[in-house]
Amino acid sequence: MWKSLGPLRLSQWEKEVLELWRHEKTFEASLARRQGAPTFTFYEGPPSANGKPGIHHVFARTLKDLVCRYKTMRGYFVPRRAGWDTHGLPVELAVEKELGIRKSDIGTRISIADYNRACREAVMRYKNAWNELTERMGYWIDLSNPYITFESSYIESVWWLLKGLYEKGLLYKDYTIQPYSPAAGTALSQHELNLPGAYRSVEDPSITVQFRSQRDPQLYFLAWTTTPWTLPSNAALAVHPELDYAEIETFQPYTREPIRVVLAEGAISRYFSHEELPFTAEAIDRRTGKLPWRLIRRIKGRNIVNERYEPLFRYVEPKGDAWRIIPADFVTLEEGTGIVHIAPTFGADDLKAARKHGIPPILVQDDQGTLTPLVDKEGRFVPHVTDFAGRYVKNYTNDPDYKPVDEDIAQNLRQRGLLFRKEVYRHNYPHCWRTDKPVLYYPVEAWFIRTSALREKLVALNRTIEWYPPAIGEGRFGNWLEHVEDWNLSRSRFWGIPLPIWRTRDGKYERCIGSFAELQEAVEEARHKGLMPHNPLDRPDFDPHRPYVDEIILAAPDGSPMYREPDVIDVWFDSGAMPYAQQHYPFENQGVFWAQFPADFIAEGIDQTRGWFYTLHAIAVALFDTVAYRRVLVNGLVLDKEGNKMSKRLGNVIEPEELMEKYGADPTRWYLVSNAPPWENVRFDESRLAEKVRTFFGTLHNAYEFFALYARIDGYRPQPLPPLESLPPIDQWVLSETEKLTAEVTSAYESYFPTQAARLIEEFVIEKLSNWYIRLNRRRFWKGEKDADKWAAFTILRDVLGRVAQLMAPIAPFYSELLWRHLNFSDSVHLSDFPQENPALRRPDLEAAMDKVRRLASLLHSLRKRSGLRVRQPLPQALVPASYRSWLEPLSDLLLQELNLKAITYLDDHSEAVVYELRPNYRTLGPRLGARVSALASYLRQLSQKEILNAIHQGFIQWEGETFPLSDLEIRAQALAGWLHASEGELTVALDTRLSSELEAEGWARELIHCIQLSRKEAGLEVTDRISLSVFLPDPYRSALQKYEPLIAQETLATQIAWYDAPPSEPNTVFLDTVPLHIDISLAYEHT
RNA sequence: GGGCCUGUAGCUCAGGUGGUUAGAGCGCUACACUGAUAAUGUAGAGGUCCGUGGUUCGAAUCCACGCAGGCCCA
Repeated sequence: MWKSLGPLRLSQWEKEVLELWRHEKTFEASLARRQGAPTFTFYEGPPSANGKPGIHHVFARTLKDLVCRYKTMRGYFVPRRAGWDTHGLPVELAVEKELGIRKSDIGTRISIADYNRACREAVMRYKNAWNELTERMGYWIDLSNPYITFESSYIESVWWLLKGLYEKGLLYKDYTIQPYSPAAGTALSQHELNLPGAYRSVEDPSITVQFRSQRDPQLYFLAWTTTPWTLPSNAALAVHPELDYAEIETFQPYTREPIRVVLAEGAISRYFSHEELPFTAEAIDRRTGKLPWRLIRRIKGRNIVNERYEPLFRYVEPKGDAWRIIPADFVTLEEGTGIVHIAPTFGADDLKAARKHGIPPILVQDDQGTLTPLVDKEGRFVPHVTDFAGRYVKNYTNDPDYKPVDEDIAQNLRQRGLLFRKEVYRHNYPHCWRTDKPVLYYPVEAWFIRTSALREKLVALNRTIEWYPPAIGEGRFGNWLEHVEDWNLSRSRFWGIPLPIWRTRDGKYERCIGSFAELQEAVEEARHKGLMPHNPLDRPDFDPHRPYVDEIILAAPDGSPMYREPDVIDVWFDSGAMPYAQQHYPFENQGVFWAQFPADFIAEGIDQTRGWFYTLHAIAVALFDTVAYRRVLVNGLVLDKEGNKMSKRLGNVIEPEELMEKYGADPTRWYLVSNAPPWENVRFDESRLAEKVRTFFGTLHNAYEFFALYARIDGYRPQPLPPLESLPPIDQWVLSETEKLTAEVTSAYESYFPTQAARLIEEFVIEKLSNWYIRLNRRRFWKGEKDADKWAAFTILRDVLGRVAQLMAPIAPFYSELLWRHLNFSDSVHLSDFPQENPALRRPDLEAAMDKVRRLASLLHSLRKRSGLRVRQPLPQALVPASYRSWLEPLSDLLLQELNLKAITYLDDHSEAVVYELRPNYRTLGPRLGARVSALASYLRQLSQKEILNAIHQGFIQWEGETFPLSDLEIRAQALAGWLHASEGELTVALDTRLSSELEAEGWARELIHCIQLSRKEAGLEVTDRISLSVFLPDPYRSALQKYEPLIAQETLATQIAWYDAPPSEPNTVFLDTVPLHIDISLAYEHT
């Protein structure tokens, strides 16, 4: 019992604890114990195991784990099931890279079946690393039976959800302009554009071009663009109807020909010099390139609408009324000319405006007869764009010799006198998060979820979710929901859940399938109609992935074949479907599902706001008219200590495994939790983690070792707490503080603020338990008598340490477990019930009094320091105002002992020594007196001590004809005249430093004891070893110390003391005051 | 350009509902303590509480406008 653990080796102990948990199946037991109890449902957001886990995962998982552990200890049944997110672009791109293929090779150089097989294998590549980390960090979750998004049952549930949406009319097909990555060969979701780092500052050519008016060949409309490659697709120009435009006379900057141009009046200064400058072609400002000009007329935007112009390029004849000016509200003066070039095939706003005003997109027919835009899906101009056919619009192939086609277009326009200005423009532009290439806005056919129709419900139900912190729910997430657009579900990829929608070629018939059984039946029908040779669903191991599902042809009501829509769905839908699909709802587990839906709690990083938080919410609202989670704790990013994002590129990534190996999982968890509130970014500083080990874990461990050392020596056995009244005040105090801590920590956990819990525990352990309770009670543990007082001290210390173990268990599951078990409490701290505050043990008055005593001790220490008298020298008395007596007297022994004082003297209020100060009570007088309160303050300040004492005795003070009772004032003993004194806040104390010869002698005795202790230590003796002692000390010291011989013997465990009459010949190394002395120590063999 | 968050000592952070002299830990310096000793105590140095206005008797705290940084979106 009370085994010493030796010096702190957390990392090693943690591995032993893991072994213990494995062996004892503690996690399983913690669940089994709560079977039948109320369920606290937690959903694990599935990570993708195709990359290694990082420190930010440890952060999120610590928060998840601690809440689940806490709730378990509070008596809830908290099932926790791991999951894996397995589909999606990251996996596909990694596989492409490995196989050295591009998207266009899939289905040609490699079969889709082989490719998807490779994805399936790749996606679980780091599963072991994840599992190891999960276990090592002490994250308790069921890893043995995870939900996996590629499993058929999971997919079947997703199909069921999709069909639900389809039947509600929430799933539809449309064309829109989507961010599209030619290099990845896929449309990107908004989620993907939202990924950190997607928006980058890049330089593009920005050109201002001249569109020649059809009405007036000398007149040009100036428009500005940063994407010259879209100019061949120009179909219209947009102006703001309410803006003022100007027609002005100027010169073509390259040809110097006089021309007339139209642009917004507010944009003139951007292109033209002051009007006063001479109007000649030579007057071009050399420095700024600005041109001379003359105003011809002003005109409102709405009055230019419907003007027609000549296109810059005429590769295609549009099927409709293109090349005219339309009004649009999004036109601003911020940049450019106030006239906006509209390419409906390459801009979302452009398409919207074009549709509104009947502008046709610029499209051509490809070899298959389908209409396509002027840039193909690889990012190249189609052959119809004769001047630039086959050219990539951006460098999508990493061609080192790539020539920007934008430059050539500008050159082409310049030669034709249509280029007005060319500049370099720096702006933020989205990039494909995997290929690093700029995104193209591209017309794509896609399936959408009509989330915009659910806006109000999404917003209303979100208001019922408890967000930690609330601001994210109201602000970031709430605002997003209020402006939510339809969710583009389609991905033209391979490794994902296939859209279960079949269509005839002409789009006349379509069918959404909601289960395997339904599909099987439909195939059966098609088989009877001769469309399918066999039914693949007849095989029990039917794989619903591509390409197998693509081979299925269904029969339309008119007997024509229906083919599957080729897209797979956005992988975010997979994870958002997790509440249902993990249970294979509704095909199985209906009871379990409803028992665990919605979740009581989820926790993820802030980057999931538009990710998982959204998809969970959207699906639940769309299909179940409810929230998917009731509470969500959001964590911030983990940055490096300079505040930079961790990235492989910067080489500042922290490997969690190394960290836990070096310091342990507990300190890592503790540091992440205690450093800052979860939702703020953590600046990860390894040296602070090391500090946490030393200060908190080190101190706590020292406290345990201290207890264990003496409990072992004395053979202490656990026993019940003695009656409160029998205990000294310091015991009552520490018990009271423990209960207070319990209450406060509980409330911190309850409000999902573990940072506060950790900080409270730290402060208690370091300040209250270690630096005060143990420090002041050391003697009780090692004193000779084994009396009730000693047993009480052991019992209290053990109980308090046990309580600390329980309170910290959710955050630091390992050390708390060790502590708990070594203190011989029950089997596992994690199987214990979370402690509840026992109000019967609370003594708030004592807590407040002790707080003041500690501050007095600190003041007295500073006085000692000022006096130059070391603590070994006893001093006659400390002096305090008499009013302190009520709270100080019961605790005065502590002060006497800590400061080595003989007495505390209470100075009478009438005593001249106490100097009082009066101040207004601002809280009460402030509102009443207003500005006069400061006048009162200065009046009170100049009062004499006599007047103040008078006022105190009378119980009121008069000022400007008004009477103020003492309750309107604050009385402070500010100083103790005539003594060495110190004050802090409302406390004041003085120290009597007069030394009698007796006190001086006692001081010498203490000094000698100190010297002997040093020698003991030097001699390497055990703390329990008895010694025999020989000392040489000259007079008057020796004679003065005679009286203290028993004390010296007792303190140093000397069985006898012999005094040398003359100094031995060996050199002295020890001094008492300044007097050399000599000490010889030898081990005493006869024990007393 | 918009939304949200953050800004307090060299560093990491506390500072309900406005209240008197703004705190802690770490780090630094010095001294002390020594039956927890790779621990502990005391003291010192270190602050334009991001800025500017406003409300108020009184603002780190409330309001407005800025500035800087972060995240997200245009």
